[in-house]
Amino acid sequence: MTEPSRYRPQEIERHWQRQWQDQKLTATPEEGDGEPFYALSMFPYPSGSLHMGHVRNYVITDVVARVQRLRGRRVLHPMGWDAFGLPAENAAIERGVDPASWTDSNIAAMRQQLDQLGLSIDWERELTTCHSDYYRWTQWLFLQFLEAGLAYQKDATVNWDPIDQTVLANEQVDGEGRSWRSGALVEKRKLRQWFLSITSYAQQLLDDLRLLDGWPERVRTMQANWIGRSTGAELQFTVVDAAGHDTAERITVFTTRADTLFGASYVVLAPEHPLVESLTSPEQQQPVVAFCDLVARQSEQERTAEDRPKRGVPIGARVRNPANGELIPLWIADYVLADYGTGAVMGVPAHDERDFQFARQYDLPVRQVILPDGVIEQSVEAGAWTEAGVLVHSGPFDGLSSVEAKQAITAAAEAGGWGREKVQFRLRDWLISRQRYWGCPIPVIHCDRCGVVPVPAEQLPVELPRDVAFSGKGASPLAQLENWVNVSCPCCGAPARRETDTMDTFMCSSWYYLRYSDARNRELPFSREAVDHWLPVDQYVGGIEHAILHLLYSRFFTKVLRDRGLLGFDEPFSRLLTQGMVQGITYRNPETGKYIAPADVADPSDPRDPVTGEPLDTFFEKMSKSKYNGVDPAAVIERYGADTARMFILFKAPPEKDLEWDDADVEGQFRFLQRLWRLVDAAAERGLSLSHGAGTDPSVADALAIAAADGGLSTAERELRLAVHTAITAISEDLDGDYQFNTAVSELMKLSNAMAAHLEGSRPVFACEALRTLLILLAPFAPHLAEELWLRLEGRQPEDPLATGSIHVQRWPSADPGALVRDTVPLVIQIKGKVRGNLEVPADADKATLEKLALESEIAERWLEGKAPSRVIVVPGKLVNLVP
RNA sequence: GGGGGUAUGGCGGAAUCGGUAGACGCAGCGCACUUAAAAUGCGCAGGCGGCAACGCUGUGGGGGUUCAAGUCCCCCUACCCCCACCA
Repeated sequence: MTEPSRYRPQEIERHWQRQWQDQKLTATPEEGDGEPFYALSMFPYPSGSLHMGHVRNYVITDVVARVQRLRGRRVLHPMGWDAFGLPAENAAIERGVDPASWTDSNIAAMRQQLDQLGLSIDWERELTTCHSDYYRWTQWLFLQFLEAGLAYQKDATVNWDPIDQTVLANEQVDGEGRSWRSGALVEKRKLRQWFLSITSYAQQLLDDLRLLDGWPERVRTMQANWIGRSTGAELQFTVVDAAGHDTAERITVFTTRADTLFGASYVVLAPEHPLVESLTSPEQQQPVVAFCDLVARQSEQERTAEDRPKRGVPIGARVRNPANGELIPLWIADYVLADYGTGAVMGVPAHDERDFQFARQYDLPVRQVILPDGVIEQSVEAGAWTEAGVLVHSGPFDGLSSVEAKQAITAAAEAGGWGREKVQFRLRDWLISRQRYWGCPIPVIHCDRCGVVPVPAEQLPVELPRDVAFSGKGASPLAQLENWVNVSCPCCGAPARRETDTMDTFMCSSWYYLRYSDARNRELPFSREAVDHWLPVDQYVGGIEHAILHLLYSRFFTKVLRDRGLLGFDEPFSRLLTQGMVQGITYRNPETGKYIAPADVADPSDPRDPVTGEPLDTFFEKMSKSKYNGVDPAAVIERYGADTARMFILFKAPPEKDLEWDDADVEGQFRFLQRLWRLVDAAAERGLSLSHGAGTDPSVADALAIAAADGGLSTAERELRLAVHTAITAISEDLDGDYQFNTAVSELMKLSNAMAAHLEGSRPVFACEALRTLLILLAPFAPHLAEELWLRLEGRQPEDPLATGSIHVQRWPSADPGALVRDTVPLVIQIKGKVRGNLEVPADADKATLEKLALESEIAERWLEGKAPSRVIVVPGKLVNLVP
């Protein structure tokens, strides 16, 4: 008897990873049978080290890719690097390293860690956004936007990050007014900036959310809210002079409550409104200027405070209410946003909370024009009535409902030339300018004579200059490179200046999924043929943090490129899976607030501060360095192997939920893989091999026929086949679109448990069917172990011509309905809806038989006490409910 | 303030169209193996009562529909996420 072998993942994983690469098992089949399938993970920023969030993301996508391969699809499963961005530049500033080399060495380090996970990635299509063979096409695409009139420059009040010395998009500023990267309090500045006109596509981006039924509802709702469509009216208030005579100037306000127009007691502009300066009266000059300064200096924190007061000043002008001719004052206030609607609103204190507060503050009149339906009188002392109702004090519109009045007043405005219906979006145009070095240069040249001139396509890429000095202060390093900045105009040849802004890195990531379809194309970013062949992405996997920005921008790109004829589909990602985050066990001293590393906690069942001995709070939280709760993937792989890490991550929680990393559970997962190893090893020892049921051996079908003629299957065989084919059915369902990897893994465990019980009592052909099936079902989850056991079970030398080859080129099994059929099934007996027992009944019994069996059962006798039930419900295959 | 989501044993989580709640695993307990421990194997396990058969109870709380509710409807509570002075 030979010594049983032991499962040593470290010995087999590296071996198979090399084999798969050498045999090009993960190469993308451009041609051949099978429909294309595109599995994509959100590509990482090359920070230099892989964290558990990455691991979870890529393992999920890898399982999807591997399952689809086994099902005969031609799979594209690529990977790349979102490689522009601030950390590289910060490293340059702090340590004087070259951002390009820093990034490349990080990529090399992460690539090595990725390889240890056994991911079936086609590295032939790897792309790196900071390499010029990629970003030349980012520039090329920018020029497409420019040509389409969708890229433009304008002066804008921008978010200025005083630490990173750069402009941030609204989306990169958090709720407290801090930079998403540096954490600095953001200030305001006015600069000439490049924008992409995403608002031109607002309606389409909203409408087409309906097409995305493979996306989580949550993400679709978030995008819809972000786009924020609202229907209302633009109404014009005529500015009057000191004597009350109309001037030519008009103030246009946007409102969703045209029905409240007669209740307007003032009109208020954003402090940044362009007409503020010209309309301010001489007397009000000083307070208005002072107020605008105050607002400009106001920190984001002050402006977003919970109970922020509304402040404003009158500018000394009046406007005429177009509905009733009344003259009302013009104010400016900090609660009016300059970049939404028209930057001006009518103040209706009786029917808007904010206006009400403002009116209270400055003693402005509160005029009630809407009463709740059926109410004759209502006090306006307590607050604004903001619901719909019936109009009063509104001249000809009295008695109309809010809904009717909105239409009627808007129609009157249109007829009278003082307003119109208006659809307003919350979505703002996308500010893409960054005053940074480490980004994709915007390929335009500024010429005094010709204006903005695009760099001719044949001159792309505009390469980022190397050997740049980084001071970390002031303007972008690019602006200081005279040789680079000064060029001649491509149009007229006169001296001109390069644009020194680079693009928001979201530009680079808005089209990378297209490039993978044709990653080595030197003529175009991608050919129409390749992109239409592989896209849309069948399954996209990534973090929920990209629910709005990256996914919205990518959808926008796709629609613009479709309209330019570069591709032939409407949406880039058919299905989206947003995986939950990975949390680590976290200890905190509730007295001091200090976080304690798990390694310093002596007894996890009674965690105490290693210094003070105080008891600690224990909880799970997103892994982060500052909380010492991170788990290093490399350490886990070294100890347990990639297969255990993969299985654990998939089993521990459903993919979209947060996952609590627990060492004890990892240990348990490792034990399961060891059990599988022993199970197959013992089978091989007994002489079982994949040759049973294959080649000249009778097939499973033959064996079933032989057995049928010879007294049928043994109990063990029936149980075994039932378990095998139940597992096939269940796991196939779990992996069919709505991914439930956790239950799929548990089905593998059930199958393995059943095999441990029934393998020995079964004939080799059936035992072998079970082993073969188990390994193929396991292969997407634990690819190395499955491959190794597959080889051992072949019972042949690898060079033998009959060898069946890699497990990863096998076909996914299909369930044999015959194996799922049972002679008898348990029937639940309920009395008045309560379960009172079980009855083993023939599986094919009809309703009448089931009723008869139930009524004759001991259970019925005992609970009905001889009385006939008043009602009997029979659910074949499930239960009989007897109601006395 | 608006929108979305979640709530099931000690823990992570299962449960198709309303049909045996707690699959699978972790932790725990018992037994076997061992000089012992580890490892491994077998078994127990929602709660309460009972020696047991068994009974009662049980999916955040309250009501409802139904022969039957974790699942459907109404109300409430707690927590999480996104947006937020968007007129």
